[in-house]
Amino acid sequence: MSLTGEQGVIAALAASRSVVVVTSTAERVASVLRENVTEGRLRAGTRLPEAALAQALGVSRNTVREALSQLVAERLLVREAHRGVFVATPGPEAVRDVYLARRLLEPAVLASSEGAQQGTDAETAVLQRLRAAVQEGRSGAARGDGDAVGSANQHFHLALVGLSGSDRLQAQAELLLAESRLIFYRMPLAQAFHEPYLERNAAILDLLVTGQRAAAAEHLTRYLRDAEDEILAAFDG
Amino acid sequence: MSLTGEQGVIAALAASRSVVVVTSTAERVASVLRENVTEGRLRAGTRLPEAALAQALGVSRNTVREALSQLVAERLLVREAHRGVFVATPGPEAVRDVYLARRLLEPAVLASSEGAQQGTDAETAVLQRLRAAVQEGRSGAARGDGDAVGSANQHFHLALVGLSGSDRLQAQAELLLAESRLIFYRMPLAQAFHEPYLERNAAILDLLVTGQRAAAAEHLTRYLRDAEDEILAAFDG
DNA sequence: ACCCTAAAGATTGTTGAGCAATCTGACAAG
DNA sequence: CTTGTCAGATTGCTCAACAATCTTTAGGGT
Repeated sequence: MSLTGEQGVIAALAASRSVVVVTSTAERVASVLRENVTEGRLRAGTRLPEAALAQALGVSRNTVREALSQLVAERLLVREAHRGVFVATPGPEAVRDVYLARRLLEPAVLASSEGAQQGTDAETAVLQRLRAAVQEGRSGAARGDGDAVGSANQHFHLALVGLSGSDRLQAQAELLLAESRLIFYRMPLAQAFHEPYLERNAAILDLLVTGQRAAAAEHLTRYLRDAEDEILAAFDG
Repeated sequence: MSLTGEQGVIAALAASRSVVVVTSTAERVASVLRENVTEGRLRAGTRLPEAALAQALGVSRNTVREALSQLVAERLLVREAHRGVFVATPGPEAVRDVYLARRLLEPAVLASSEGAQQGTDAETAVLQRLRAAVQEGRSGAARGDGDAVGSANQHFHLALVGLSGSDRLQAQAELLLAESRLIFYRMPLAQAFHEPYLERNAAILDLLVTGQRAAAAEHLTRYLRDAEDEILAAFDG
């Protein structure tokens, strides 16, 4: 006799297999390094010698190497042949490239979801995350916590891309935002920079919940263009 | 006295340094594997044992490992913990995700370049590449060479993304197209599949040169949607 | 002082061997 | 026909070593 009842359970278990994250050592090392870079504890331009990292983290040099390669692929680090890997130092060209990609990607996500899935579960979940990000930013600003404001901003944009419903675009957005972070750390006065965008996030969210997606996309485009201009100005000056 | 004449030479050498690709062994191994995957010589699902590859390519297992990790990051290969890496076997979900990303990225490139740089050097170079890709496809079809038609298609789409002028988007597009190739190889009758899109490429190019970018973007969106539908139908049947 | 050269020192790129953990497959037991 | 066990193979990771290359230092000449 077939166990019709248990078949469902088995299928559920098979699905959960992809959820159980079996992190390899290399991945964990990569995570540690990534966090230290995106949190600004490792300044731009810092050299990361393999031997020192291996000893500090208690893993072999080969494992460190694998982690470094991954972060180089993510553009957080830069490898110079026979010289070593360094924390990336995004210059004006990198700023332009990052924002070019973001201006293409983020508004397209908003516009393309036009009328697609209205009121879906996934959709409301995204809106929920957007609201939370706005709230997070406001409370951070109230506390005068510049880093928190910056983080809230990242969360807002990440949630936006979540509207696409694509893992791959989500991953891409994460890379772009991580690199954006590196850029922000190169500017003085991060708090003052991020704060004005807080209310623009709220405005975009408003346009979204009232179904004005095209308008939201346009607003976002201007937003990203303004941010780029402001950053580039800070770099030149 | 400073050697003004030689200074120029030195500067030229310094510039060419970024052109002289200093490929590490691991990168070369990755290239070989990537080519074998995207050219369809390694079928989807094939297992790639580290030891065998190391011996076949005459490099150490560690180097193979580094190359494999890179291709896993590119989604061409899949790693299963303690089981090995396999050539990716894109299922319907992967098809949907790839085409979702492509529908977002490629039309956005067309639309966003609206009125931006008209008649630039870079712009005409891109148009040149697009024309060449169309030509390449037609002659391939005339010869009855299905692979050539497929390659021409890839070149056309790559050139399209070149309109963005962003290295990073270009790289992203290359990954998407490589994965698209894996998908195509999973379908029978690649030639018959690609051929109808040849003339649609030409139509898009026409719209581009006559400045009708929005129309080109729309056409491309329908194009990609049709392709996705056709592929998914082939997968289910 | 200045510039060039050469030797010394340090780090990367790559190799090879080795071991524990884990997966696979076969075979025996219930 | 399911369950348990055990040998064999492969991965994940470590350690040690060496050539190639970059950096620094120390001179030597002018």
